[in-house]
Formats: sequence, C-alpha cells, structure tokens
Amino acid sequence: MTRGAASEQTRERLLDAAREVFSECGFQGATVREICRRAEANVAAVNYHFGSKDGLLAEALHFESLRMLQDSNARVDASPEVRLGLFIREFMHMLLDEKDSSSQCRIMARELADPTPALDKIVREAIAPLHDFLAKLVREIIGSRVSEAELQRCVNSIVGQCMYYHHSHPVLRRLHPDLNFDGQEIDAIARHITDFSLNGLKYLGGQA
Amino acid sequence: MTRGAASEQTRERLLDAAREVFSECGFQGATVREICRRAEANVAAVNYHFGSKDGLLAEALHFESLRMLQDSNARVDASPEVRLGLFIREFMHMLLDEKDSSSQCRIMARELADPTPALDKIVREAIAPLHDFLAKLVREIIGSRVSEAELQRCVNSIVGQCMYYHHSHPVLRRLHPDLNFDGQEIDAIARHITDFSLNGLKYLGGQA
DNA sequence: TTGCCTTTCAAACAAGCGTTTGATACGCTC
DNA sequence: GAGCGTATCAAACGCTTGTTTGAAAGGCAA
Repeated sequence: MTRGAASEQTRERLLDAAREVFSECGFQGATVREICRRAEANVAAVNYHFGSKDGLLAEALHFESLRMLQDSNARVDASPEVRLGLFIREFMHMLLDEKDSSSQCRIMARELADPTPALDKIVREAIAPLHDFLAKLVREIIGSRVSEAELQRCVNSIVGQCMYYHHSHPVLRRLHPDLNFDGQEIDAIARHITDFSLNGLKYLGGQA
Repeated sequence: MTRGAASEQTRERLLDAAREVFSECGFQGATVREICRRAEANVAAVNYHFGSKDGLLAEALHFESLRMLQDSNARVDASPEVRLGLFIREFMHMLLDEKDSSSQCRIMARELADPTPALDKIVREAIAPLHDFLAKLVREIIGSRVSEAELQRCVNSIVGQCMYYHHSHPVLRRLHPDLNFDGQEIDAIARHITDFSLNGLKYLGGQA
C-alpha cells in the first residue's frame, strides 16, 4: 500500500469513529482517546491529521444527507401537507433509528442542546437551511394570513416536537419502560407529529 | 454568630450558587471551584457539607414551585383548555425568564438533554409528575377517543415545544438575531404553543 | 543502496477536574 | 480558662483531559 493511501485510510477511520462517538456522547463527553481506540489509531493521530479535537469535529461535520432529504422532498409532486408528512417521517428515522448510518442529524441535535465551538458552522450549514426549508413548506400550508414571527414559531413547534424524542430518549425510556424505538414505533411517532402539526397549523390564522 | 448558624449559612450559599451554576452550565460543565467562588466558600466546603459534587446536586434539587404550579392550576375553576393555556404560560416563564428566581425548571431542562447520576430522582420527582399532570389535562380535552399511547405522544408534543425554546436558545439567537426573550415575547410564544396544541389536539381523534 | 519525508508510536506534558489532608481558628461545654 | 468538636482553609493528591515530543518505521525518489 502506498504511503498516501494509508494515511488517507487513517483519516477516514478517524472521521468515522469521531462521528460515532460525537453523536453518542456529545462533544464534551467524547474523548480523543476513545475515538482513536475505535479508529485503531494512535492518540497523536487526531492532532497530526486535524490539528485539534475542534478541528476533527469541524471536518467530521457534513450535512449532505440532510440536504438531500430536503432537495428530494422539494421535488415530490404532492401537496405541501403530504410533503411535510414525508419529511417528518424520514427526519425522525435519521434522528432515532440507530441503524441509520448517517449520524449527522444526531450530532446536530446534540449540538442544539449543548453548544460547542462548531455551533456557528452547524447553524449556518444545517439548522438555518432546515428552518428555511420548513418555513417555506409551512407557508405553503397556512398561506399568507399569519405574520412572519408566527410562521417562525410554527417551525419551532414542529422541530421542537421532533427533537424532543431525541433529547429525551433516556427520560422517555424511564417514563415508559416498555417503549422501544423500533421502525414501527418511529413511524407511529412521525404520523402523530404530522397530524398534530397539520391540525395545529390549519386552524391557526382563524383565531389568532 | 453561633457556630451552627454560620455553618447553615454556608450550606445555603453553596446550594444557591450550585442551582445557579448547574442551570447555566449543566452538571458536567459546572465546576466545584466556580460554585465555591460564587458562594464565597472554600473548595473543600462542598465535600465537607455534601460529600461530593453528586451529593450537592441531589440536595440542590427541589421542585416545589413546579409542583405548586400544577396544584394551583388544578384548583382553577375553568375549562381544561383554559387551564392548559395558563399552565403553558407560567411554565414558559419559569423556563425562559432569567429574572425568574426558580432555576429548577432550567436544571430539569438541562438534565433532559444531558443526563447525570441524578436523572432518576429528577424523573421521579419532577418529570413524571409533570407528564402525569399534562396527561390528565389532555385527557379532559380530547376525551376517551384516543389510545393511551397516543395520549402520551400528545404530552410529548406539548412538552417538546416548550423545551425547544430552552434547549435551542443559543441557536435561535443566531437564527433570529433581533429576537430577545423579554416578558412580552415569552407571552407570545406561550400563546402560540397553546393555540397550536389545542388545535393539534382537537381534531386528532377524527382522522387518526 | 542511500537519504529524505511522511506517518506512526509510546511516552510525557501541562492544565483542569473532584477530592483529601492536616493545620488552624473558634464558638461551646465543663 | 482548659479541652473538645465543628467549620474553614491552603495545599496537595490522583486522575483524566487535550496536546506535544522525539524517536522509530517504512515507502519513495535519487
């Protein structure tokens, strides 16, 4: 194996392990030693390849699959109500399904509750586009009868419901011990959030 | 001053400072040294009076004002819809208004996103009662036409919306730089969550 | 083969953490 | 006032953290 290719492999193993550990433990909770252990690399490798733990996080972040989710949703030929339901379903799977390979949504969710030096980048590249996307979708549903500020609050309501299931996983497990987040349960949750939110939106302008 | 009274004062100063720092930085982020600095006490004081940092957290937790909020709400002679609105308004003030002296809700919210050894106690004494309270209230509103599992999801939707504004404070400040959480804005947010949720609940059974 | 340069490694470093220690101060009881 | 017991204090301990270091390894060009 050539030198460069081996080095590139190490980099990739570190990035994969970093995404795994960051999404599990958060940035503070994750340790460089644990990341290197999983990547089967030396402790010094992180600083050699990425300069610092911060640098590793910055490079580990990429939000293509979240962006792709939005792009493909925008191309669906259906009512905004249906598209919202589709989006929530796929988004909840990315958030909750641990079999889902893309940990980026879980890192984003972690960051929401516990900011790090990379928060600015995450807001710029993931959260702001997500909010814009949902704002457009919600605007299509409610029309122009509510103010911009109220529209933002609607987006917050939708995102907040979704995030709660991720943030409060340990709590919900204690509240409802027999509950486990398999694919079927995630679908049921997504359906609930969709129905709840569509009703919440539909009759909003009338009584505001 | 007597010996015992001085010691008691130190204990109280430590507890006050602990609630402050825990609610600001979370359990991991809070340091014993910072708590002692604010309490104007020696670093060893925490271990002398409470045994450990864990012990300090356990004693710093008390949820009377959250319980009182529920009790007084239950005694209000009004429709469940109105009572839900009242509760959300006061709850949001406890969560978001930094002038609000009771930091317990903010500690609870922090714990939700970042569990500590005290999570079991917090779930038992604060979160579970809160969920039960809201479940009863929601049941009054929607009647018996939806399942228990769906009822729980409705509670999650309401709590999730409320918590989002707390968890995502740093993010929302970046998304909407001109937004600040004064009393008026908190009222508007509470009104939105109430309207959104009441609509979400009202038409839920019909299409489930 | 020789020498260079990138990569890896074990080991150590400095800083921060929660915690412990032994001395000191000082109300309290007798 | 002597002796006891509690509370406070500066200092240090042991540990973990992210990071640095200097040597070793080994492809690669000459």
